[in-house]
Amino acid sequence: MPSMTHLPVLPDEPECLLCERRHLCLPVVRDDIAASVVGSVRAVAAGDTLFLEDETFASLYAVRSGSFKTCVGVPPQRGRVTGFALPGDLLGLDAIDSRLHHCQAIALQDSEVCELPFDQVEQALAASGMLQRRFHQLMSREIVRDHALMRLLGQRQAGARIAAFLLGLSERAQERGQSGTELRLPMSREDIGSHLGLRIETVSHVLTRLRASGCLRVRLREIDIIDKLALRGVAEGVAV
Amino acid sequence: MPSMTHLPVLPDEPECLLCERRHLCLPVVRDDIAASVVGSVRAVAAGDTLFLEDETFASLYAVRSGSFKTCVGVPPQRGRVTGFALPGDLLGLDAIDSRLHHCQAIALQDSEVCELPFDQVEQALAASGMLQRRFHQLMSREIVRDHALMRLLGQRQAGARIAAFLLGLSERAQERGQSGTELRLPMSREDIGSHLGLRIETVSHVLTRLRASGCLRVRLREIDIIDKLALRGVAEGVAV
DNA sequence: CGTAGGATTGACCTCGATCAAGATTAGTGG
DNA sequence: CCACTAATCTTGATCGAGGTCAATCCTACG
Repeated sequence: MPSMTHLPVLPDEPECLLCERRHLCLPVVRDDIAASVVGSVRAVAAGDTLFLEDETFASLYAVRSGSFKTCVGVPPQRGRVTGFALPGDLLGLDAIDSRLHHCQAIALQDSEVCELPFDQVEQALAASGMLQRRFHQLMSREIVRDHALMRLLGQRQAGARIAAFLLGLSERAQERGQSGTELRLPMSREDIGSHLGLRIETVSHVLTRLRASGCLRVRLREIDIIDKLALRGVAEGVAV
Repeated sequence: MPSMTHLPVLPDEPECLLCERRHLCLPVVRDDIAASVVGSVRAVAAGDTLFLEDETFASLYAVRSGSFKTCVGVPPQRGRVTGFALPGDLLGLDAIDSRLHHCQAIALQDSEVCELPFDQVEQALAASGMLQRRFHQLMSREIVRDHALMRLLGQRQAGARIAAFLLGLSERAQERGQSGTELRLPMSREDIGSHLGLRIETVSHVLTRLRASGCLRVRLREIDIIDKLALRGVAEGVAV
């Protein structure tokens, strides 16, 4: 098992210019607006909660290392995992409207986040058109992603849902400079099931089928994509 | 059958201050930023397309009267209806990221929209903190709504999906000063099914059951909510 | 080792998709 | 005003995919 990439603990002042996730994130500290957003880096242990549902909202959080799941309600029965946040992703966008978090964010592994006080973010956005544009892009992207997932969930085939989910993870891993074929899932089968609207046993059944058909190599949370083309086919609706 | 409220055709310059949807919308023309966003009112006939998927994005559209559905792909097979826009709603938020529309917007009835050129919107946002805040609220609300729908789609029970959908429509009707109990759906059964990930026959079956159990009175697209409490129960997972 | 939580497997059953008519409505033209 | 048509909606029967239940296996961790 390869060692987890663990970033060194940083000082309180995030140096976005030096951050390796810069191209994915909201770079709040720019040359011309030095330290306009003063945030601090927070460590969150695996399983710990970053913020709760219905908690008052004050800051956005940018994932610096590790990963999170966001849940509405209490999974797996009444609630759902609405998404997974990887390094560079923003957490808390859904709380801007009502100033209350509409989901709970739980670390899937030992993680670090940059806290971005939202009133300071707003000031920075007004001062920098570039930053504003980037922020709107990130929110818009979140909406696009949600629509894609909705499309997936409306679709009945469990195989298609899981194939598309894995392809999405693969793409996001690649964006972050990791392998697009050798995935190490930070989430449990139950999380995946809750996210895709499937029972945990169904997730297992489907993974077994995908493995048998030669698309994947599955070893617990280590998943190798053997035949990405075939997997794409499954995601598009071709029977397994 | 009550008559449809039909707004008079307005001049090219939207007078948001006079618009009756002001409290729901993005009021782009404010006292202190007179005509900062110059938009025009466009009429869209029932069934016509406001913008296509993959079309380049230049403007947001605020629904002024009527209603729209937004589709990704080609429903009902490969695509889905991702949402329905009512007066005051913004269309095109998902295009900000890539400057390409990620869905197609189709008018469900004769409708009017206010066109808001996005570069001008951005300028106005930077100039007015209040406007910026409102805009971020609207985007955030869209995300919250999407998450709620995702939660619904993950849920297996067809009855719960439809009950929640109707309750949502009821709430939105009330926000717009209409009756929360006597709904007149602008969309077909097929649209509802595509939106909720259900077949058209299933929609019918469920509506029939809900009518038989005394929750609803159903007459084609006129639906009266008789027992809102019971409907809430169904939406929460109580068997019909 | 030994235990506990996560993952897999298989048998069975339920609920929604599918298929096939039929009913109702709105729209058209004689 | 009344056929006639096409689109929409409804209804019922059957089928199959995924949920459910139950048991086992595996891995991690003490």
